[in-house]
Amino acid sequence: MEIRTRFAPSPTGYMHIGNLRTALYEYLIAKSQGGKFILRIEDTDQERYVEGAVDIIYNTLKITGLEYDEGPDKDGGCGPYIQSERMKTGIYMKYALELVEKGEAYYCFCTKERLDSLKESNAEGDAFAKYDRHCLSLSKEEIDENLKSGKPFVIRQKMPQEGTTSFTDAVYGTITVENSELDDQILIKSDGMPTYNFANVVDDHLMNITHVVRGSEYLSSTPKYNLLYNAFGWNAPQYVHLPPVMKDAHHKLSKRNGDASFGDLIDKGYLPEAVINYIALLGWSPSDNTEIFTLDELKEKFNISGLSKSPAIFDTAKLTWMNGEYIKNMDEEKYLSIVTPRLENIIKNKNLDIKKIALLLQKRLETLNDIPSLVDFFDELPEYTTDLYVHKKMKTTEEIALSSLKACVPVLEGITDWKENIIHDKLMNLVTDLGIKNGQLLWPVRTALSGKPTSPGGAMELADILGKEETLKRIKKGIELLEK
RNA sequence: GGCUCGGUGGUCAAGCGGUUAAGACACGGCCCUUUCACGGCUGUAACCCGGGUUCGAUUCCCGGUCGAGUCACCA
Repeated sequence: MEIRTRFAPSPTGYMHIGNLRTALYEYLIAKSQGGKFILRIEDTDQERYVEGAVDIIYNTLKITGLEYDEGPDKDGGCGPYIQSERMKTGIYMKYALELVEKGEAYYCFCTKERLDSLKESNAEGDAFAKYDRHCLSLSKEEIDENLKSGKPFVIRQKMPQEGTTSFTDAVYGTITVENSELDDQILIKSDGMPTYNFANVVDDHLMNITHVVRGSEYLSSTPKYNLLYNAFGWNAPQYVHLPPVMKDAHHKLSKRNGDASFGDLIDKGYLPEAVINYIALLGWSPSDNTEIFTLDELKEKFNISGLSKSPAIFDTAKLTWMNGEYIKNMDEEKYLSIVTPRLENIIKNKNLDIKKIALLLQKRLETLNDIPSLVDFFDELPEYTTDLYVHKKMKTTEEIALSSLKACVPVLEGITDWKENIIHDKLMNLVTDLGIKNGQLLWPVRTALSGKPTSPGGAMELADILGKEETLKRIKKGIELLEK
């Protein structure tokens, strides 16, 4: 049988990290078995509708490479793939009425006020607030009359009162609950829209979904789903519940608390492929213990048995490390295509060789947003104090720095062919002539050229990029500062 | 509170009755070196608690504890 999974997000306006991870696993479960991955937009809650939210979903799936086989713009014959569109076909009401017919569901005309007072009277006791089945005993005539008079209604699922219901989850194993714990949940809301729980079951069945993958917060409502499948006489899918992605030991990662969404991470300079790689590892691990892999490699490695039951805390430090790995290992062409435009935006001096600067940065970047602070000195030498010239390990003092800088001025002025290897040879010769250590010359030069305690690249590399004129200007500036 | 599910270093995470309890991130040290970074080496640090079962429990069972989820006309 063909494996079919679906990603069923609600358009809320951003892509939550936990949801993205769910989508990833759904994609992998299907694709590791040659199956199909389907996108279905769940927008039955009209109050939460956000303009443009659907585009964020499309865009995220696109740039992460989670390509779906069927969805709003790719019909596989099970569409429409947007629930509000599906609604118009009347399927949810049709199936709900089928259940009413079978005696597995019933009309309920109770008012909001009555339900509220029911809850209040139950609030402090041990008994939890279950619907009291007031409308279950309504006669056929009473129901017809209510319907005819246009009284608002909902349709409720009739739960068994005795026995237990169990299901086996691929991650959590077999879970059993007492049927008496189950509330007669609403299937069709008074606005005629199906509830999430109901639409989900109907759609998953109609779309032949074989594996339902979702957060563990649905674990406790899954028995109700199974009862629904039974009521219809349908086969329930394989359930795969996922532990939550946490921000810390006590709180789930959530955009509402200001935690980063996928879009935020991209804005912070993380690469989509690094984010995917990292979140794949939050709650799953491969049997071979590797950590860095492409989406294609993930498809090969992925196995449900590697999923974990316990929550995982999102660790930005590790994501940052991983992002750095991706940048370091990127091939030059791709790297330059990403970094060059950013550098061109930052660096104003158009005489500088952007490509050389970019390449200098590759081993030092962890996120793309590290770029500005790393290259700011190229355009303009920052203000600095001469204590920067003192470096214990380089055995360099301000006095040594001064004499070294003075000594290299004529050497550099004498270079006609300003190339890194030539600069290198000349300076190294000077080191030999002066009988000092490499660092005693090179550290002061690097400092004079950057005006910063650290810089991407050393003396020769910076001199090469800055050019002869600017290099000498900055060295003379250094001499001037040191002479004060 | 009821029900459900979890608990291996600070974090992610191997482990499936016998191991010196992997590995990665972070952190410390050392080396390389013209700074930082990169790279290499290395160090600190863990099985929630109590009972069983067993020749032997991190692994199995029971209880406790801590934590999370759920108990909506939200998904």
